Amino acid sequence: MPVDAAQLWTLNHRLLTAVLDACSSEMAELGLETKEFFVLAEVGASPYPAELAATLVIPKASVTAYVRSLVAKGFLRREIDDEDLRRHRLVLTAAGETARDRALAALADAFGRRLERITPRDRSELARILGDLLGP
Amino acid sequence: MPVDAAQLWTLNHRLLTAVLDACSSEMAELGLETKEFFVLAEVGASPYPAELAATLVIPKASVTAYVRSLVAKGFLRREIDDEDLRRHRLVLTAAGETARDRALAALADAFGRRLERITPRDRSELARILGDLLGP
DNA sequence: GACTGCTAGTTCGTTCTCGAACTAGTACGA
DNA sequence: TCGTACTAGTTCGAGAACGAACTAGCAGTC
Repeated sequence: MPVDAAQLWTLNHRLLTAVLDACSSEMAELGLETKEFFVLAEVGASPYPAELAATLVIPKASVTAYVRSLVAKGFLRREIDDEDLRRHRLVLTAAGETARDRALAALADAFGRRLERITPRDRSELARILGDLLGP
Repeated sequence: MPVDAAQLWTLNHRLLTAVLDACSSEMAELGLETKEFFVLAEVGASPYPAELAATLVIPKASVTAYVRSLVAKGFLRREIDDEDLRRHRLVLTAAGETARDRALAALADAFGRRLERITPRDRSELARILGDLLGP
């Protein structure tokens, strides 16, 4: 392989960490911890705690904690799922949607500043390649 | 911008998380916690705790904890820097080098399995684009 | 309907994390 | 050479993270 995978991974990890660090203060102003933000951003696509734990690769117990905090802050609401009484369907409140959108904007802005360093063509190349890496 | 930066970032983050999760058990077998591994892998390039904290974007107090653990396991050694008596120059032991190399191999393997999904050309494209994103 | 085995989500208690305060050493100007 | 201001690394204590054990509900078998 012409490319050292570990090095590539580490490079990428550092990039993501730096970007996240750059917008963590803005998230804090919105009343969001970093990990909570991930939950908030994903709740639309994966509305059940077990699903969130699986897609975000975090323990169930941690999801419980983040959801508890997000509910306390009024960003999220738990609803009982009539299909399966064990499940808690998680619903974004209006405040939750606002916070999520602002946090996503902050992230997009922080990452966007990095992306400006590369050409639009490279940006779409990157998107395509990452999509292939995550796809089936 | 034709590409949604936040989405791209999230995609990438999920990829890295999944890969790390896939090789965390192998790291555990080597006696390495994930965070400790990052320190171990970087110690060659950034041999001082303050430097590690800066490049890895983690708090100094955490570096202290990881280094303490790595020293206790015999992977790392602290040496006083004659140039500046405040600094602790960190040196890999033979065991530390072995553990680092094996952990890097495990990471390369886990990420490599993903990278196999894309063409060699895309792999080097990815490396170049990520390099541009992190560079000056 | 009772039994077995599964999954959803929470709780508990230990372990990890890290901001703030601290000690020790450096750098430099007066 | 003292004083002030800075940086390196550690310690401490409070809060966060999470594995294991738990409760509640589902699903299939008898």
